[in-house]
Amino acid sequence: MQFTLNHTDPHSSARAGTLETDHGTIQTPIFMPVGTAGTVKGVTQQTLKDDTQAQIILGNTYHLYLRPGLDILKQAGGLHKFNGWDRPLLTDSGGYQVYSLSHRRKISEEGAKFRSHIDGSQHLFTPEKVMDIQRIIGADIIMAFDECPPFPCDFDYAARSLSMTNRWLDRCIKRLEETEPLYGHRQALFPIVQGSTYKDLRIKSAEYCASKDPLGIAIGGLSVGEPNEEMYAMTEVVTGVLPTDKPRYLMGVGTPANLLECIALGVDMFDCVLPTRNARNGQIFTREGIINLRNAKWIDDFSPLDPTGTSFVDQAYTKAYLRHLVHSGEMLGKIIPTIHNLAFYLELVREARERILDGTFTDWKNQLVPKLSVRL
RNA sequence: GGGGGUGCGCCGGAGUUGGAGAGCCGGGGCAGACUGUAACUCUGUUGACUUUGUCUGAAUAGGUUCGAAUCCUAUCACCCCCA
Repeated sequence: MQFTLNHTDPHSSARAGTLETDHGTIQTPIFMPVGTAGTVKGVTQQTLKDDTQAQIILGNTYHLYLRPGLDILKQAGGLHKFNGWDRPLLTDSGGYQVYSLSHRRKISEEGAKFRSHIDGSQHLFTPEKVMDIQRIIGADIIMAFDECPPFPCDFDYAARSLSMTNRWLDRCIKRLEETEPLYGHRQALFPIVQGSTYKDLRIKSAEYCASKDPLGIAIGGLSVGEPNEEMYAMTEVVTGVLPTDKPRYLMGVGTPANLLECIALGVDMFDCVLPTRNARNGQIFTREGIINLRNAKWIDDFSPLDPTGTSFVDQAYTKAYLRHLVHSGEMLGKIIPTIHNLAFYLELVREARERILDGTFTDWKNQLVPKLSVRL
């Protein structure tokens, strides 16, 4: 895997880059749709490519390990073959499930013991085990196994958690050195910066991750309930320390405004369930603001779903029709908003890249951000 | 035409067998939430008003009773059976 920095914005820390993998090239900044169970919910691979212009999608180690399980994934020849996505893939390590399934897991130095959310069975995730699973899934980018501490989190806990995450990182790296990719393409391990909302911990963590000379570095443990300002502050602290020649991946972020602000702080890669989950719950993001399609006000609004949108769904369907589909519980009432939101996110980062390249990013961003969170 | 039965809040259901009803469940409606997906999920709300509370309210109108959604009478609506 190779990252090339194409341009840096003179008025901010925003960067345009190119990330080459064995499954194709990713132009950054990029948003990566989340496909936890090996599918971006509600959309086919064809639609992801053609209509949303997705360049890379995510899968999740914990979910895929539980179902369909390692035997099937191995028999299939890895996730690319299994789900028919021939572009780059990234798998999260299950570190986030350490956070979101906190009531059904127990953490120790060895790893995290989980109770399956599907059948209650018990499983031990160690850094070594997680690397082995990600070898079998076969994503192009794989994540270190980390602890994502909750917010708020006292300093002592954050510090202890961070040092364990660091030791887990060493074990991940060691395991990868001892094993080979299974399907003939390379896999890059991204370590994850933690440290909660403590500046000095964040700096130490970023330096530690950078010292391993990885192909890319992730920023984790943010967007877990802290105020936006705190998230931006921590992101800025970390990107200020990270090497400029490696891609930075801010995990789990965020709203359209979050993306633009964090691009300005030097982040190259994002993933978030917001565009897909909120789409299924009737919410779409546009350049004018946020639309809740369930609201009564759209009942007779026969204007296009998003007049400025670039996806075919934006012109082909009206707000009134979408409101009808949502209220009727129709499948398309979830699919169409999902296509719209993903296309919107990807168009947003595409224009951000163009603006960085032609030097107009900061003005453009500052003008757009206030509009993005307006409730329509 | 005769006989029987049932009627409450946007809808459906439960329940109330003379003693505390703005009250249970589901749906629908209205709104809110959602950030490395236990999420086609979750939360609030859904008679009126001058809202720490007050008022109206069990098809409609009367009656009996200390007290009526409950008993009686009439009317209306719907359902079933007979002709």
